[in-house]
Amino acid sequence: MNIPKAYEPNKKEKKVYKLWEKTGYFNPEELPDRHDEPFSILMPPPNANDPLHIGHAVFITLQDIMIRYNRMNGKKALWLPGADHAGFETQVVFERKLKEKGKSRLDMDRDEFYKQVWDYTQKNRDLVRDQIKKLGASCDWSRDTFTLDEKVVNTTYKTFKKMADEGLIYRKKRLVNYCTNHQTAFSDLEVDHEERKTNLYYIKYGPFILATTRPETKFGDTAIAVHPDDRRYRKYVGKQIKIRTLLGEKKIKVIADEAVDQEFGTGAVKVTPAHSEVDFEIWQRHKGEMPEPIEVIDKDGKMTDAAGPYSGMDAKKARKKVAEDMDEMGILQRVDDEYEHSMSVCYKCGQEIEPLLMEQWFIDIKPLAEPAIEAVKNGDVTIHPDNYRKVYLHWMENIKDWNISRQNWWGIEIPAWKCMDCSTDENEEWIITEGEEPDECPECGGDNLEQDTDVFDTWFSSGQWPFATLINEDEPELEKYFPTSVMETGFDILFFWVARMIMLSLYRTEQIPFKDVYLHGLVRDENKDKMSKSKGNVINPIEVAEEYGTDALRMSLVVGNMPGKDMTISENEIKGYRNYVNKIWNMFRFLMMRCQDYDPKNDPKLSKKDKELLEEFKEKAKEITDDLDNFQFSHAGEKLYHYSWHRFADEIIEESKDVLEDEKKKAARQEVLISIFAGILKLAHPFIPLVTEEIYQKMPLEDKKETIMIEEWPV
RNA sequence: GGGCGGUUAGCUCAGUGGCAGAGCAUCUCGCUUACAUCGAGGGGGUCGUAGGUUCGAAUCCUUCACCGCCCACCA
Repeated sequence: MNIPKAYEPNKKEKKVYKLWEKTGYFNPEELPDRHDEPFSILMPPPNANDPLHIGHAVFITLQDIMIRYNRMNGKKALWLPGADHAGFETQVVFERKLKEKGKSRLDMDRDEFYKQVWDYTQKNRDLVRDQIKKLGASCDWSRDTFTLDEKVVNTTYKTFKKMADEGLIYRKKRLVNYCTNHQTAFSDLEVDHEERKTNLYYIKYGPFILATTRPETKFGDTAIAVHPDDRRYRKYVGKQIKIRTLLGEKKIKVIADEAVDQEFGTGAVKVTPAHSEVDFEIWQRHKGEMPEPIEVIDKDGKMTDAAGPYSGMDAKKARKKVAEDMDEMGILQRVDDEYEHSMSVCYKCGQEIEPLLMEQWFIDIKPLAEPAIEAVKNGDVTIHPDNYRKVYLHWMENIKDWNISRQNWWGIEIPAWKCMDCSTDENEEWIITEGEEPDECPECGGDNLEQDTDVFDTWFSSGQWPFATLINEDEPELEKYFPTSVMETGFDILFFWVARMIMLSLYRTEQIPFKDVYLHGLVRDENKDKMSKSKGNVINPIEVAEEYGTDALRMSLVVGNMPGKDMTISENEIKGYRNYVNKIWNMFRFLMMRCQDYDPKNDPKLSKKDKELLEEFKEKAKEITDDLDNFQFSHAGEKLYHYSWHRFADEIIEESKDVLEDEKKKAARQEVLISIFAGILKLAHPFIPLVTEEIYQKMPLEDKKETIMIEEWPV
């Protein structure tokens, strides 16, 4: 056998992956008999709008380790891959590409836009699939699922209908987080908070001086609020007072509400329910005393007719103009231009979020949250690392209703139809179905129905991923993989995704979606900076895998990657693991050179020392197994690295060189070395699957399997 | 405003009551027929601060400082 001195991953990796695919063992139903107990992981579907980044490589590696380890332990291991249509995210990416070509989605109709985005995501999906293969992932491609596949969409419709029937869905005109740039509403989670410096204007309101950061919204003021205990203003509470405004004289009511901070500004605040969350809540509490909210800004961020002469003006420009005009009129007392406060901004473009009153679909979330809190409290679902359990519970216990409608074109359309005949301004008549268009309105029998133009928040459908993929009539055999064993994902989507999956699973199936949640951190560069294209510090996992080998990349993503913590990675580190993989290769090369006369069928008598070496390996293997069982992947990888290199190669092999010269002891020692090395290959296989398979195929072993993938775990 | 995490060797981090560890980097020596993508050996830390508990503290308790993150309706 002519074995090259250095391992050349590029020449071997593709071939090895093809071998695996040929065996069919990625599909758990094809596994040999000893595999019975199911073990399942759902791959968090990568967005089908961009190639993979290093973060994907992290979760692919960790999940592949779990899958391969459990498969070798005789479990029916299912790793179900997928791709995410990623609604709003993809729409933004695609629109950016259109813009680069000087186009816009408004140049085409909605169907045409949808079709173009569909084609775009399918192309990306193929690319991403190849990249996942390049990373050595042993997932079951026969079950590859797209988040817009029929079964997923149907499941989403069914859930929505069930919720609507049970009164958990409501449509209300409520204040929502709106981005006038992206022209859509967001849930609270998609809003970032930033400390920014703004002007704080002090405005005369009759006998009051009120502080506000947004003078342009004053046309929407419907009350003045003070704290009920504030002695300064007690005499005004409940009274109408006369104020001078840019639109002439006006009467406005003074109300008392606990939300007002006596210490802030002058202790009195204008109430603008149509454009401020706090003010909206004040209005909810004082409906009888106040007029209906007045909307002064529209969806395009322009002033409405309610703003009189400012109508049509951009709200930001109006802010300045209104302030100037008020100053001229003498009702602007002063301006504090050093005022720093936290404001809501769009997580995508950073533009100020405009709270607007809009009709949207909401989920009454408390009834869903309660069982999901219980499931984590009682240990049905375990979160690793443990400190995220507290973070989860805190969020869940303070959860607010979820706005699931988005004003986008790319996504699952909401299966709700409005009857135009019997809907009035006060009362809209909506018909919700499981997707099919209704023939007539059940109320009035009319057929003048219009479907809602909104789509679902992507997280509403992806929150149903576990049961949408594993429970359906067409593939009943898949049900044994639900609930899944582990959900491995980034801590940044604990609320977005993990929490929603737990809630929606319990709601629809009365079962938890997964038993363990393992959260990994963010990958940063060697200076601990976030990787970003604009900084130019990104490490492209595919390029690195091509240069140093997939196994080296995987090793570098595991060792030093502690649960729930950010990790750093550098090219130098990857190079180090390339050396390690090469070291393994050379252990193999050494053994083959010195064991040419080795016959696995022989049964030589082992010396005491030989037995000790075997025993020592067993102990180390046990430690590594314990680490894997406890989600300590970094420790497991490090122990493997250390034992195989610095114990097995540096010491055991070195000591054995003399023994192998001794004809009497030689056969026994060959047996021991090959046996331990085969054990190392098995232990290492989940971490560095490609090189271990390549070597395994060439090893002289008894009862050799088709692939090391289905070898028995050596503990 | 509330919460969480971190602070250990030059760097990245393990270590949660019993003699301070790993990898990388560095220095010295060695091209010995598995591997120079290697081997042998060395240097390097008052474990953020101040106090407490203990026979014994990087580890438990308290204080402070600095860094990072998450949540939150101060106009």
